[in-house]
Amino acid sequence: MVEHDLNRIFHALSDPTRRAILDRLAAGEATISHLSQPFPLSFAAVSKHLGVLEHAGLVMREKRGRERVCRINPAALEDAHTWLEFHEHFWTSRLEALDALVGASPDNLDE
Amino acid sequence: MVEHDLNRIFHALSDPTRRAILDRLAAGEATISHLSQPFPLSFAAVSKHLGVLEHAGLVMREKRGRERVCRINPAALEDAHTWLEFHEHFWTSRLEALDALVGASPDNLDE
DNA sequence: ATCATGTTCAACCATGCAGTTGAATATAAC
DNA sequence: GTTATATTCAACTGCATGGTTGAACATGAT
Repeated sequence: MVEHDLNRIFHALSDPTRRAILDRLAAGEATISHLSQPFPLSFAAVSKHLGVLEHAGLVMREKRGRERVCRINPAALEDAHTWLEFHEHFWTSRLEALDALVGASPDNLDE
Repeated sequence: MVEHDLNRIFHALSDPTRRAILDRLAAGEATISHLSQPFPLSFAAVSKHLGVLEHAGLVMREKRGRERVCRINPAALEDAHTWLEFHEHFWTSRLEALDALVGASPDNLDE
């Protein structure tokens, strides 16, 4: 897993339309026109979003006849998942250690 | 957890500088000038990055004297983590079900 | 061959973002 | 009060992004 992979994956996931597309693809493969249907967007816009998702490795497009079928690639999520899981645990244990050290309640920094 | 929270969190995580800042903050709280030191960036740039991180709920800034001390907030990661974990499991089991149905190997869609 | 369909590509526009610099603000030190 | 320090704010630049539209391309249908 390299730096720019995470950049692309997190960036791809930061857009609600793209997350909705992923949700939709989780129900099974679909063509682009089929995918763009529920969105108030042009066809080309959805195609671009799919480009972003594909570039991040989250979906795969297969040319089948004159249409292009998209399917999800869960493996790419693992990179992001691994990063998050590690950091969440790491940060939490770090902070707990600090709290124990200081003997302060964890919320004394809220504004 | 709401839509725009995820937008902000994923967007905040999509930048390598911001992830590096988070990594650094995991080692303990730090002031902004201290944080900006290792980066080839202006002070203001790092301050902006911290603004993004704060807006996403990932860090908290506390005014302490004339300096501003930043500390990490692991709780905000949970939203993203939850999203990812759910989808990863969901997608994977979905695809395994489809593969079993079709009886095809999982990589017959690679280009 | 022609036509319709699914998709991409290119050009364009508006907006947002990462970066800069310099001025402004707040607080500590003298 | 003056000066130095830590930070923000505002204005600006350059570039990426998300959106549009219309032309181009590939393929299936007639």
